[in-house]
Amino acid sequence: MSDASLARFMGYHMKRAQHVMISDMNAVIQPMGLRMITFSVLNMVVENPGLRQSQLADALVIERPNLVVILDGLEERDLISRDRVPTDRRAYALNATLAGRQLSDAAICAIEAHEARMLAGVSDEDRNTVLRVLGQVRRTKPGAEQ
Amino acid sequence: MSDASLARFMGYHMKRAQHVMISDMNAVIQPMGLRMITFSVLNMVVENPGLRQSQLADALVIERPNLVVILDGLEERDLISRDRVPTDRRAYALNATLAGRQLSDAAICAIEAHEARMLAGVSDEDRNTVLRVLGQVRRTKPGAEQ
DNA sequence: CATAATAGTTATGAAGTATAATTATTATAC
DNA sequence: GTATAATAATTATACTTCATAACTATTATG
Repeated sequence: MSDASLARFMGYHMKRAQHVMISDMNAVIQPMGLRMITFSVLNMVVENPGLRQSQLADALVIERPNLVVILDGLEERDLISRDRVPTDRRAYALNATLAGRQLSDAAICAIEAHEARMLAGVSDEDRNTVLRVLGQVRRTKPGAEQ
Repeated sequence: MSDASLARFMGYHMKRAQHVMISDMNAVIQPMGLRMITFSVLNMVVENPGLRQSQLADALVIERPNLVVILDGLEERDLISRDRVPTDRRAYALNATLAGRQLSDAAICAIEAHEARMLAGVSDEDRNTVLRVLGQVRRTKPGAEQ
């Protein structure tokens, strides 16, 4: 049995590599109570204090309603807070707590180890090539950001 | 606002590129009544006549129960047939019909155009580098095939 | 022959993703 | 300056994708 025909397509290889990547990644941060998406949200809040929910949803390309429940979970665990914005009382400014920053740092550390495992032996040059090509694919999207 | 911290991770770029790739791909084959997964299944049956369902599920890393409904759809449209195996009456040999082979060929053609658009200007060398790295990631999985 | 294993199926549930509608607030148009 | 439209967040909901357990029929093993 052969998948030679499918294997001609980059999309096939991306899908399969992605599956391995994401399940290993999730296994790595699951002990911290995080998933890929919740880590991404937490990390963005840590790195961008005062961010609005709609900005964050746009940046990570997730639907606002779905972000709400993710933030609910993070707020419930006191990893972030939703602070009223004086100048616009419709919006919330998102900020990470100390625990949130610490958990984000711990997760980053674990994810770095996970990536090192996935990409062991890949030269910096090859890594950059992959990043460049992935970036190009991403920018192919008509209404894509940046 | 910055995603610089997330952007250090290959997994982040893979996820985002994959999202663009798969939605464009699905848009391209949707007029033929196919999705990424149904195309993959159809193409594997075309390329590997007589394949068993469990072999196919293993090859594409999809759960057998999920494959059943995909095959139901393809069989309903007379793109494939499930033929009894004389030597093992539990199993079915999967075979593509003429219509199935034709649709698979048409889809391949459309997907080639889609990939050319996604990867326009990427050199063969860079393309091979990406394939090699993705392949390595895939083989990282403990119980991974080949 | 009894038991275990396998192929396929059914039913079901969890996770991820998308849409419509609602409330509260702010911006715009007449 | 009030009516209308737009925006931020939320709620409810549904659809797709993906995973697990249990069942039937058949074959292999002890």
